[in-house]
Amino acid sequence: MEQGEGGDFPPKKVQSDTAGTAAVTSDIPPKKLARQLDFTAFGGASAAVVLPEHPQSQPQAQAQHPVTMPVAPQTTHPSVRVVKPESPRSRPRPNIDVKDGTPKKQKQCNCKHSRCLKLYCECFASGIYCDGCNCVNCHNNVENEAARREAVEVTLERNPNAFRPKIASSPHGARDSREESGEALVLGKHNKGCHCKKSGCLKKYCECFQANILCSENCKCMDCKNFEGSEERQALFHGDHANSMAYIQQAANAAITGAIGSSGFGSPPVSKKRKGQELFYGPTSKDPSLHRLVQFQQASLTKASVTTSSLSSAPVSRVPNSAASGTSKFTYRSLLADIIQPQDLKELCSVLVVVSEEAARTFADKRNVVEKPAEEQVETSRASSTQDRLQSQKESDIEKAVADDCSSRNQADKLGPDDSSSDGGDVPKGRPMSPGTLALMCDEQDTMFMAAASPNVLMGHSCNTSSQLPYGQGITEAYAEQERIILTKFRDCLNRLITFGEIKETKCSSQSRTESGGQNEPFSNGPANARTDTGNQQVPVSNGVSKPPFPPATKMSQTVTPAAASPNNTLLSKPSTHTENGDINLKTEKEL
DNA sequence: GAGTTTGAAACT
DNA sequence: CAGTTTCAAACTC
Repeated sequence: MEQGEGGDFPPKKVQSDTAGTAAVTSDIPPKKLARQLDFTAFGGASAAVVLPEHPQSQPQAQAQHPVTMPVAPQTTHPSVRVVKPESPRSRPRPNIDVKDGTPKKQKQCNCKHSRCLKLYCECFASGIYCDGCNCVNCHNNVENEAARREAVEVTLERNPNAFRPKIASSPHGARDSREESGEALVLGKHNKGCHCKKSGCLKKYCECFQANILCSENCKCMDCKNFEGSEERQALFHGDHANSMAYIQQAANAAITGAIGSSGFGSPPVSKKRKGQELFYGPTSKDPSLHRLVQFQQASLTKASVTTSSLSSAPVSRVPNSAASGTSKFTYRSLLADIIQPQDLKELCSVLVVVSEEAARTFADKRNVVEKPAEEQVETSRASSTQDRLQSQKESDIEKAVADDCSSRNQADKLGPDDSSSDGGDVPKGRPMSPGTLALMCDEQDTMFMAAASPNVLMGHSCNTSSQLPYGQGITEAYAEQERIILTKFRDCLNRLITFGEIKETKCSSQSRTESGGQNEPFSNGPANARTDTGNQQVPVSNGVSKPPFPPATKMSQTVTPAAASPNNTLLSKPSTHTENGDINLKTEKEL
């Protein structure tokens, strides 16, 4: 027993799984996270235990985290009947509430007859000592280590996998419990499956539900409603999980603003099971991220109309239909959501490149007459590589932004699997990434970041820019000049965005004030097509004509000059031409 | 907080 | 392996 009888096994209760006890190497216990460190509370008798995270918070961690069960010091007090060691009041543990993602206290068992030496006991099952529990005649403690050990052995004998996690990890990475809110399900599935008969798998009696995962083919439940697309399930989430919705909105907000990126939100609900139930989108839905998005859409856009609970034992997959199912009251829209479009960013990139190109050219002309000493070439190349790195980095960032934007607004287009390599393999061809850029990107696991943006135009310009620059002593200055101009341009653009956002905000607030009486979408901060009426209208141009935020790069290249690129560009136009925040402009101008 | 319901674990 | 009992958590009132 001692050493983990490894092997997978059907985990048991979601909540308590790992059992730990005498030196057992097993996986993580699902339900309780952190008690692991509590062992120190017992006179340090036990070794450090690395337990898996709370299943709910990280359902997938399972099999990957070997757990070293606390090895009881053989100094046990056998038959000591400790009527429950007055466990010190429980200290807050890292458990996380499934619903709102807020930390919650570690659970304490209330065992009365099992002496906390059977899997009935969550603590025991989780492989931790009881601490601060309300159990009676508890033997799951240091004082009864011998008994505990024995119990562990017996348990393992019966089921070698008894202390292993019950929830199988998903191949798609971990996510924290926060994502469990709403309908963002945690990946994974119950190894053994549940056997619910009456709860419809929509109550915590159900281990799957409790773990916030969908029932899978492993389950043998009856009248299961815990499957993707289940109306009951959706109703459950939409109905009384206001907090969850709040969280979802937060997540949405973050996603939209690019704060967390695609991999930062939601766990692709793994839709398994449901006897005969197929994935929502057929073969194409294999992409977990798409799934995730779909699920998220459901969560945020649909307000399930709960029909009768007669539904289904034969669940039918439904394609979320926001039109039919109605929209959620909570429709979050970023103030900039309608202003920034993917193409805008691309165009911005182009403009910046063009500006930089022009700057280089101008600078080169200026210095054309001067010959550069050969020895300075070393310096030059050094500066060049630095600049390259800078540029690559910037471009990479921009590409990322573009990709993010795309992903947040065009979910259907999001096809890149989360785990597809992003290790430079997707890097635009024709331009090797600099070590610095690669280093910066090494953390990016999401391919789409690299694949989405089309580097051709941008890269092409970049290369040209570099090639046009004369190698020589002035090169560094040229780069500095380029950088200055680019940053200035970029700053102007950002200032405009801020302005637009403010305008829109003002507009929205005044609108909501007026409509506060009986509007239907109290939480919506903007119509889906707002771009049309905000983006353009708020982009005052000197001639009074609305124009797209970013003129085509090709045109730009003809008019752009280092001093004032894209004069007609709304977002890129000079600060002075449109300055609701002149102060900011001035300030940043100087800083630059 | 007491009683009931539920389903996993344990037992036969 | 199926059926039953035990158990403790989840749930209801």
